[in-house]
Amino acid sequence: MRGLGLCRILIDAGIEAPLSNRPPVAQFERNAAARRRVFRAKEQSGSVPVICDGWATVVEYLPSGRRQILSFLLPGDLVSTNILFENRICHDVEAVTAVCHRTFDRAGLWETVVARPEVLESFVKNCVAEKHRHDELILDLGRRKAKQRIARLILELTSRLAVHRAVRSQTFNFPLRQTHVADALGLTAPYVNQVLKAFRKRRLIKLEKRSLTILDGAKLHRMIDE
Amino acid sequence: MRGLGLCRILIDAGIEAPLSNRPPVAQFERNAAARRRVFRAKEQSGSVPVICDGWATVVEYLPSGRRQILSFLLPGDLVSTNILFENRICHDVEAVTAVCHRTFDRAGLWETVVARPEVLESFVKNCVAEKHRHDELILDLGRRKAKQRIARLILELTSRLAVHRAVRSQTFNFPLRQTHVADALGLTAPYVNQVLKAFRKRRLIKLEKRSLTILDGAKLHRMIDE
DNA sequence: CGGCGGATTGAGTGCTCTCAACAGGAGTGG
DNA sequence: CCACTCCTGTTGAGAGCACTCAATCCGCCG
Repeated sequence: MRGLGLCRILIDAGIEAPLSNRPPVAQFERNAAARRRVFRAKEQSGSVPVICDGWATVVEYLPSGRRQILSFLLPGDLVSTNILFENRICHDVEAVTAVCHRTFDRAGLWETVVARPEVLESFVKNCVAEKHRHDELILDLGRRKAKQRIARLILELTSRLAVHRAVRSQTFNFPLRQTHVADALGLTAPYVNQVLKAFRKRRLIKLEKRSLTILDGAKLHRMIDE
Repeated sequence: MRGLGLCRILIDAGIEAPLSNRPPVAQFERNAAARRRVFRAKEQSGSVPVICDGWATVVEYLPSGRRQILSFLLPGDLVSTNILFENRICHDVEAVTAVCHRTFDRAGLWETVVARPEVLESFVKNCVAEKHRHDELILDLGRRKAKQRIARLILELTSRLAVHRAVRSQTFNFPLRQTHVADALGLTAPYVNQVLKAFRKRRLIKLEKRSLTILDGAKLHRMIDE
């Protein structure tokens, strides 16, 4: 599935300044294999990366080696909304599946955002949505139980994918490993496994061969606020 | 202590459009008593609130009644950086101490931010800092132990207050109750108490009569990455 | 077939919570 | 000025959610 949303808009706006003197558009895209690091956190970078295809994570490692996933990046997502304001990438980005991405020039992007109302609106929506997701994540980590966090993650991903028409009859491609879920929700893989097992037994979801089906979305929803 | 930073800049910029036809500047400020709700999350609001004096929290309640503090607001802080993009307040704001605040008109604020480079820079810095704090909070909640979270909170507040010259020889006014600390860090008040007791016994901090002194900042720092 | 990444499972542990009860201080009304 | 109440801090016993640390298994791929 190709990325829609902001990515499409930006590409349509044709703002790839730093690379635009090179010939074919296709070359602007880069690929990263599954499980590889796509970007390394670094100082100074004039580029704004966008995921065109595949799933990725924004991650941070503690000195102890523990990993926390700050957010999942789906096709069309800006790596970080803040990147428009900062001239550096703050966190590593790791591919979940094979990932296709491209980078935009920040200065050019900023001009476009300010100049074109439809791009600005799209960008602002993006900002707000990302902030909202982070707030909910804080609620999850701070005050919700493991099964509530997992239920919410599933529903959140569903609704994000639905925007991209990637959900058919409550079923969608689910490339996350249990370690991804664990590291995103402040849990451990074995415990995630246990909860997912319970979800399956209670016929809330079906999850096999990287395909997730929501069998009882209503019950999942109710579960969040128990 | 009066608020500096963004608040000062905004006031100096004189952008209080919706109220500017009323006579004395002092009237633009509102007060809220300690422990009271300052703002309620609501749809549609053209105003951008700023804390001029006192401490407040941005909070969210779960249906179960559990509370999560999303951030602490110190003098000079915008209630939410996102508020410039959204036309509503997303979360309740509760006063910790008595709070003095004022509201700016979003449209006017936006114009000023775009028009004045120094205001834009200040705003961008604010955005980035807030994002960074939220990322760290997610790391805390997801992957750090209670004592590490508390150590980090103390150090973070210290450095934020230091900007306002509110720290004298490692000592500053600390109005937070243990329930605030607990609800901010995903813990419970009795457990926070236990950890603070340990901190005191190990001579890391001194905390009495709403006054906090950092006795061994180096050790607190080291503790975070254990 | 061997090896790797990942899923599953289990036993044992511990960090943190829940639920109390109680104490002290600060304000408040009588 | 005292009784009273509301907060807040403190402390303890007991419980449980989730972790740690394995071991094992499975599917896939070279």
